[in-house]
Amino acid sequence: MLTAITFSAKTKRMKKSNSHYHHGHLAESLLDAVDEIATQFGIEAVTLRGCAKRIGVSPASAFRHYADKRSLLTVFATRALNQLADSMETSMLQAQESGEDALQAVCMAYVRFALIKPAFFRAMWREEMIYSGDPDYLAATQRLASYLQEGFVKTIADEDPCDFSPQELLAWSTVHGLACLFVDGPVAQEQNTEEKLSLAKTVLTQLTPVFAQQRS
Amino acid sequence: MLTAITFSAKTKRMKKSNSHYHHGHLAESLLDAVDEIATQFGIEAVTLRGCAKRIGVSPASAFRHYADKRSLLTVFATRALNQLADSMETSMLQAQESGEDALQAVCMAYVRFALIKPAFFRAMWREEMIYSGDPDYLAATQRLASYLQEGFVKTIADEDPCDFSPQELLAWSTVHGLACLFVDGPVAQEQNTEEKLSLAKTVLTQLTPVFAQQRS
DNA sequence: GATCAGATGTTAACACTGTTAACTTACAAT
DNA sequence: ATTGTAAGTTAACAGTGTTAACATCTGATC
Repeated sequence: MLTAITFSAKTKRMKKSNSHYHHGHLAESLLDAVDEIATQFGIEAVTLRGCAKRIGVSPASAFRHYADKRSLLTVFATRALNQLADSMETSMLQAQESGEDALQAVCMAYVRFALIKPAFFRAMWREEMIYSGDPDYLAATQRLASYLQEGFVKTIADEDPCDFSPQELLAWSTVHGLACLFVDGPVAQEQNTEEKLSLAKTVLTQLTPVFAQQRS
Repeated sequence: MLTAITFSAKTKRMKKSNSHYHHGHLAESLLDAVDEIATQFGIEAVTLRGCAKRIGVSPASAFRHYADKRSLLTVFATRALNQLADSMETSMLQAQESGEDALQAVCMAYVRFALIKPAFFRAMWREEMIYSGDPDYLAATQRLASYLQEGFVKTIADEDPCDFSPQELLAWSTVHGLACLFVDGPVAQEQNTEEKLSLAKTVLTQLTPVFAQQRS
């Protein structure tokens, strides 16, 4: 009886002004759901039905906002890329204020993000799970690259932002390789985040002589 | 009628000495099927049922040889790792014979493998798709690392083969980052394999001054 | 303010996936 | 020859992405 009452009340509310039929922010909420599930259980555990259930919405509703699962993951990867770029920007500005090495700071921010949010970092580069030709995705990768290019002299061959000088590519490769090996590889597995970061710093410091002659 | 005849003949053959009931090399054949499907359609397209169908065997038969899909992919990743290690070894020996830079040769072999067999390279490091704690898998990664460690002075802290000196880690990171950015990233996408390889060589050459002081 | 189109959600179904249990066949050692 | 075991089959299970057909809400228009 009590359940019947609450149910009728619920039904009444449903049909009144406070109806929940339309969620309102489903596209964003789905991204948040991917966020949470990926953080807790990894990217491979992300499921459209699981995301929908978490939000309290039917499985098919996702397709009103995303063409398919891959599109959702593409937007998620783009979001993650921009989060990484944000923290790189912050680190860069902080370093510039305090007169530290900006390039080093940006590189460390890259590795730190991968260590703190491994599922996000993986999602960014999972070519077969996203539409890597998506304009927004590509723009986000370029933004990321632009922070790594800061501090390098711009050469003539460097005017296309898609293109990288050997020095820039060395920086990106090293930092990206470190992040990948820490996250998915067999390197320093028994060490904690702080130890990995100081190891990363040691590795990156070796590059300073290479970059010294090329800095602006 | 004709179909009936051929069918009965088939049935007869089945029941005679030439029975195909037992495949014989199913474990290996499944690996080959993963190989082919991954090469053609990518790792994400690899399916137990698809592999079984390609071999002409029932879907469930795979579970007599592998505990689950992840186990199969773990063995496949291990196999891929050893293929990469093989080609690194070959390149190293060739360089040593002709008096070239062995480390450079090993690094280039690493990148070349990733470019030629991207699906294999991806499978090696897909943490969430394999059992990365598997002993054989770990042994294969160590073998791989050992070729990158060749040519470096062994320090005291270096006696544990699991551990890497900063120089060794720099080499691995750079080469791994290059490979990943080429395969899954937005770097040099419009360029062909040869161009990418020469770009890789340019990047790696920058490291020689760093390593010069530390070589054996 | 009622009407009506379009955006947004639901339900029910589809084919496909990994996985298991129960059964069958072939081989190999006694 | 018998028989136990390894290696295959079939049939089912729950869970996945995706779609079509339907329902509901919102907001612009008369």
